[in-house]
Amino acid sequence: MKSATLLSFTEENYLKAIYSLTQKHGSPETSTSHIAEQLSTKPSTVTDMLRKLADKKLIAYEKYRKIELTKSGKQLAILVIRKHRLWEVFLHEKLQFGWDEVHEIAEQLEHIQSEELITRLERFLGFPKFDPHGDPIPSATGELQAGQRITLADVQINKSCEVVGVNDSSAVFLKYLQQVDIGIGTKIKVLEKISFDGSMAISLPRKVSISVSKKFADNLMVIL
Amino acid sequence: MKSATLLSFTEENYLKAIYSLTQKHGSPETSTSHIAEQLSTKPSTVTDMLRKLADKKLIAYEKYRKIELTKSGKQLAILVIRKHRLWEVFLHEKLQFGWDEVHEIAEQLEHIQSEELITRLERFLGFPKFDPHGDPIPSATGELQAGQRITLADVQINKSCEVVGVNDSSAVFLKYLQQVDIGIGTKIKVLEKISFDGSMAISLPRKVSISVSKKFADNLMVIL
DNA sequence: ATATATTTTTAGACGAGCCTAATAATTATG
DNA sequence: CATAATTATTAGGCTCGTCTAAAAATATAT
Repeated sequence: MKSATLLSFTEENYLKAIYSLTQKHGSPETSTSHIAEQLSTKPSTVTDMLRKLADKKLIAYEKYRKIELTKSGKQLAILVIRKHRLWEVFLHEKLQFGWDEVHEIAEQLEHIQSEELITRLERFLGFPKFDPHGDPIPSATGELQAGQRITLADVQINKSCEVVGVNDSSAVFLKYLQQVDIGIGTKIKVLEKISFDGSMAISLPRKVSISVSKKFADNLMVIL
Repeated sequence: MKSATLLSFTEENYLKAIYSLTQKHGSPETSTSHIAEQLSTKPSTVTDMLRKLADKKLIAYEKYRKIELTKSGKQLAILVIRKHRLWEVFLHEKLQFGWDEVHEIAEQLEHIQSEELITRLERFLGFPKFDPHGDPIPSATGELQAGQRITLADVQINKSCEVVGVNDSSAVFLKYLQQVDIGIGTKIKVLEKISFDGSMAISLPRKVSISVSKKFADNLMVIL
């Protein structure tokens, strides 16, 4: 079943905003004022739209309660993000835009309506898995390849990731992890990469940044 | 000077519609009802917009009078057409859409705002001169390469063109032209091209179609 | 646990684009 | 040239997405 009702530009942006907020803050729920801030609009405006999105069964919402995307709302949000990221790849790889210039234009391109267009664009680009900022590109079925396990060494500068496992389960490595307070679920942000030896500077929650070796980074599995 | 005031999606469509109508009907002027028909909207709606476009000095208009694009209005209309046609080339050449499928998607893409995007897209496509339907692509300065003289042999099937001159001015050729009633300004439509010998079937105004040789087609200069 | 602060919703208004129905201007015709 | 037919404009209303200001609900803090 294709999405029967086409969404407006604005509705798509609300779904995307809600999705981003739930991702950013961990919780699947978010609030009126956060959405307003995200979209540079006013809370009263958001309330109006929330009612509309709830009518269309894209969010679960009752007044004064928290906001959560429904299955179909989440699906649609992810498809918009998929389009956004594929266009970013196009702009960067094919038109040589800097990675910092692509976002603004992709904000417009993401709303072009045509399934076929995105299917063909994806093929044209060689089925990229990440956009120029290192964010993963969801599949056509709207699934974020959740199992995209990569090593810490593969995380781009300035990107955050979450620890999901190790490659090397030797006692020394695990002990070292414990010592620096890294475990499953720990959020890590990559601050710097030294190309000389592959070592990197990373920051941990409520810790000052630390430096880790290439060997360390190669053995820590993370998701973005 | 860049166009200070950005136009809305809708305003751009009105300019484009007015421009197309003036092209189609020869005259630089058009009417409320023609615009309404072109845009599948109602005359009263058009009147509202005409006032707005006149305020912005994009059209010359006084109520109950004919409508004409100003210099800047025409410029903007041509730039929208430029974007439309470049996107059509992209869709056809790079994404392998059929020439009949590209229009609808290009209708959306033509409104993406970014000078730089179009500059780079044009370069990426190798500075094409015609879109997949054979319509010419205006330059970045908004000039329709009016002097795009090509030979009849280069006209695509189903496209119409206008005779502007000859390559071979021998008496025999000119006499032959006179005989089939082709002169400067004659409108010709290409019906068929025989790849075997390069001959083509063409139709002339109020005449049945005739067949002409490759040599003939190579020596007749036309514009699209 | 009650008063205060914060967040959210309602009420009312506005511009952009669109509509229908009624009116006015222009053009065509007898 | 006066009247009929056509075309264009006004008047008033609708939806969408936005706003401000005021009221209501929830959350916080003493």
